[in-house]
Amino acid sequence: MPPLLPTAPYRGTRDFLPEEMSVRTQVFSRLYETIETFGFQRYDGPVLEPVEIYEAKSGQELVERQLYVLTDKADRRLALRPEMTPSVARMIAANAGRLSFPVRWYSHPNCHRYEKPQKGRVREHWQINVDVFGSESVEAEVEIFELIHALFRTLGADPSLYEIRVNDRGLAFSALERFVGLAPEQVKPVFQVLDRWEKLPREVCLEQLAGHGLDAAAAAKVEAFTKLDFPAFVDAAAPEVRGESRVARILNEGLLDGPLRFDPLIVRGLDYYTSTVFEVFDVSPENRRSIFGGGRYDNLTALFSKQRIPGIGFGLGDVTLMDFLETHELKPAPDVSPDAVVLCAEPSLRGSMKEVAARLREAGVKTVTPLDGGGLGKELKKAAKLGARVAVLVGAEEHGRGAVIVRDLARSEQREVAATDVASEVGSTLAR
RNA sequence: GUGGGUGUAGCUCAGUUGGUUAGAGCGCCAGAUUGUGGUUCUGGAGGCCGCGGGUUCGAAUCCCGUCACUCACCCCA
Repeated sequence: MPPLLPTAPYRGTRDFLPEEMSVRTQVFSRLYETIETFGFQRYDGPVLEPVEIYEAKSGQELVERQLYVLTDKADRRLALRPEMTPSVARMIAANAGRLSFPVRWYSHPNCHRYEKPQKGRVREHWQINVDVFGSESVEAEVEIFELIHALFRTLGADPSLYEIRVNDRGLAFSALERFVGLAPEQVKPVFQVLDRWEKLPREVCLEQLAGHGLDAAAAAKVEAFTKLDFPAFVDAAAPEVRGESRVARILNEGLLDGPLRFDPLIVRGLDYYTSTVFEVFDVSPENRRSIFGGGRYDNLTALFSKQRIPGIGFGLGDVTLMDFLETHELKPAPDVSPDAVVLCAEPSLRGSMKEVAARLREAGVKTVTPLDGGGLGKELKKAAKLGARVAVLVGAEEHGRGAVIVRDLARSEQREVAATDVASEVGSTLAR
């Protein structure tokens, strides 16, 4: 006998048993519906992509340490997609000729990263991706933020539970350069320090700044920079950059009907974001973390096409979303029970039993019939365990007069009705 | 890549300064109940005490190693 294989799923991946799957399905269906009410269209693509599409723009850490890479039989280098944005940029570029912009697309792919699993972090997750391609208008930003608010609303979360924090990388770049007096090549490492500003102790941040060649005066200015309010932040940037900032327009002109908070510490790790960046945070003390984020990438399709197609979007992962819903007790209850079971008292009545079941299914009732013969008592026990609310009993005596028994399992009441009326009787029992 | 915590029944967990046959609750199966379930009662199945080594008359218990899970760091969707 060879040793038995482990039943646990591969590290960092998850099995979804029916109860949990039911919760997920309910949550995601609501999200799909809401996204579609904004006119977004769903697409999908391959799990495997050429490694090159991530190498250019996604960031070093991701490609070097987190990418699942494999070689096919013809020596092509492929990766399990770690995110969807490069794939969708590829698809948009390939089909740009016959698309009418702006294009509103969404998808729900599984994405893989070689991570060390921990809370909120796994190796395979499902990420809802929402993108608008082909518009440089500030209205694209506004629409994305409105959609985010709508998504939380459909899940039962009001704006007091979360916070959209927004920044503009172009603005931040210029402001940092001018306010602190940084050379352009110093800005990116300083961004990375800013990204961790709230998580690390002050001394550590200052040390890291020194490590990037900033003297004490410059480090002090960076610290002051983190505390700038929005008007001062905008003033610090070069005038020509100020005028381009969509984030500045939204905040200054009040274009968004819903909360949005400026935060100079939001910079995000992906290299392809060019201007608007945002992250959505859970404000609960127990789960104070980034739930998801996104931003504007004005030249990502440049990898695939000479045509310039700007885009903006976000990726919402299932793990952090479920943690958020869990924290706020917003997870829907699992719904895995059939509505009805149909049973017969003796094997000769199986045919009639199946006719009754067919009639119920025709009416849209989730109906189960026994596969293995057991007594009525046993089958009713199984029905209760399954959570069925109604049992239809086909007995010899009733069958003789064209009738069946419809039993309300919750109330322990039953009625004899004509077999032809079974669907309406079951329907009204379920409606009680 | 670095550090902490935890590994005992399907699940949640007890298990005394090391002591003989390793327990409970829940779940599962069967019976009480061959035309009526959930409750109740009775019975039953189910354990390489993560794995390997060591100490000891004796190890679930102590020591070393290893693997797995988990949390955090790093980094980040």
